Amino acid sequence: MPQSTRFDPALVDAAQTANVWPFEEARKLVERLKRTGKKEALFETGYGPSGLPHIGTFGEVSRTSMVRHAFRVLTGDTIPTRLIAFSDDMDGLRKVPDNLPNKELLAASLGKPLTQVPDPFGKFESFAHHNNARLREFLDAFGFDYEFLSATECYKAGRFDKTLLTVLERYDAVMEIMLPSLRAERQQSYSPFLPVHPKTGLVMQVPIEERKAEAGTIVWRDPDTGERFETPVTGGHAKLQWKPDWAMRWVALGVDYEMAGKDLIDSVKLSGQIAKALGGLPPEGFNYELFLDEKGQKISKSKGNGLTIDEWLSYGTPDSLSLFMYNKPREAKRLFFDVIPRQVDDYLTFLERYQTQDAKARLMNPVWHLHAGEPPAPELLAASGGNQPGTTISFSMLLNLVAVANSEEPSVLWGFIRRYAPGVSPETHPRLDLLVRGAGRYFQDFVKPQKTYRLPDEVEAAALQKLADVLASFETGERPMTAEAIQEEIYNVGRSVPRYQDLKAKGATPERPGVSIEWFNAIYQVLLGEPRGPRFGSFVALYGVKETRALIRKALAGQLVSEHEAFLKERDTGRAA
RNA sequence: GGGCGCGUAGCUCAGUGGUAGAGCAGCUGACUUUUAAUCAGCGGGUCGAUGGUUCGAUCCCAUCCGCGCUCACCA
Repeated sequence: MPQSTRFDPALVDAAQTANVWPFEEARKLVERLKRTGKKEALFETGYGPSGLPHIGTFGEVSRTSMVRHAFRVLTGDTIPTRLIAFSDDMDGLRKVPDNLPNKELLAASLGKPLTQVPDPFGKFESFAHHNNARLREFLDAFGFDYEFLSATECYKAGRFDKTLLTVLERYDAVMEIMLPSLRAERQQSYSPFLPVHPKTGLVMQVPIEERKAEAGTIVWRDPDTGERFETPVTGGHAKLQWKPDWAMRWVALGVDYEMAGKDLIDSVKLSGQIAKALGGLPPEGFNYELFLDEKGQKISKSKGNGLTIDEWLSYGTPDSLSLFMYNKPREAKRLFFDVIPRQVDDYLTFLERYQTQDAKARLMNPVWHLHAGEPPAPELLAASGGNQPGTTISFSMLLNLVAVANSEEPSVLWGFIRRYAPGVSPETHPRLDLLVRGAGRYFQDFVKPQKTYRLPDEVEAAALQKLADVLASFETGERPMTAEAIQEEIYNVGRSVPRYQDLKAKGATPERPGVSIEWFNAIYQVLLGEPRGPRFGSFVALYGVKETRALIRKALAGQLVSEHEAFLKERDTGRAA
């Protein structure tokens, strides 16, 4: 993400009326700064370090970054912007995540601030430090421009002290906002302050017995021992309950923009009211929709449904994932493997179209937002011999190619691509190489498992053997190996087998019968494990005569069936583990 | 119950205050032999319903119907 860009005045002008959501959001922010007179725009995204960064984290940061960039263009980059990635790492550990090692270690620290919980991986100062580091690695890997802030550090360094004292002063106002949102029994025990126990180090959820505004302390009682404590609300000796915490943070840091998921609508509202009660102005923002899994159910980390970022990136490009995040943030969208090919292809189409668009249209083009105003040039392929301008090779085309090649090997696929466009390579087209690899994995994971090989019966076996023998004549080089010639031989073999003779075919005569579709179906089912397949002559030409004969040999020996069974079995055990 | 979103071709979805679009599926044809792919062509929609604003509404507003998500314990 470029740090400074000189924006074309025409672009800035067009931005004022561009009606895509990042600009609409940014305009709210422009209005806000006009009102407050603030000289800087501060964006925040929040993060709970009891888990690892996930696809929702990516969505929030990338969307916020899009608004930020739109804001910079809108204001001609005259107002500095910052993005804070805030880790709520002083929160108490509530339960032991079950996907981690050293569970006993974690269990012994239940209730302690996450920065006081030992790192189950033994590498960092604490569990929170570990997860914070992972968060930063993650954000850095995508090149986001942000500043990391730790709640623990902010609390301890006194960065929140002034506002914490205001919360103490205006305790009643805060309670008045919070209480109606709570159930009767919770109302009895609720306190916006959570003191850290001076002896056990636990984050205490206890009623406050006394407040001393001048001293800046709260008085509370240990429910187990009955011992009374007086704790400063400042200096990291206490933290705030979630909603007041959020409000306090907005006020203390001066946050101007923060978006949140739809599930947090009520929380945003309450925190906003608290922020006002503290004399602040709640940030601008909007509520984005949550993602759904393949069945339309909400994605939850505990259920493990939906997709992880790594899963997406093993098939589609980072850009395609960004596009998914850009599209319709207010709609509940299915986030599943089968949406990837389309996102990839849409991205490629937008990228190609961008080249010929004017400023106004470019601002409405997603790729402009994904790449902070500087989308890369598309990677075009010019077909050999043609004088056509190059075209983008699409993911769906690559998937077809993979199926035809019957191989997920990138080198094999590149061989096919060179047939279309000589001279291209992973070096000249690195992003296409990503697509090639993704398509290969997609084949491996989604296409290949769907295959169902079957054994040939006697007639089929004889016909296939005959085909293999005929193909041998191509192997010796005595005949040119063209797709057409091979296709012709395939037909001839089929024609010689009574089962596959079709007298009703167009142009068929008793002397020269047509060939039934059953012949081809047998080939596909036995050799490729598919109900349908590519034009087989073309397939053999691409795949190789020698290789095809080997394929037939294996089919006749029953190896294709057994190998595929082994593949499925290994895959299933791999999954269970 | 509160909040939000969605409803456009068989399916998945674009889209705009001025005669409705794409991909896939379907159908027809071509590629001097039928499948895949490709190419060419075709058909197909009361734009959920009703009312309002407007010269004109699929689009804006209101109401309703249907579907879905979410919150109401914790973060």
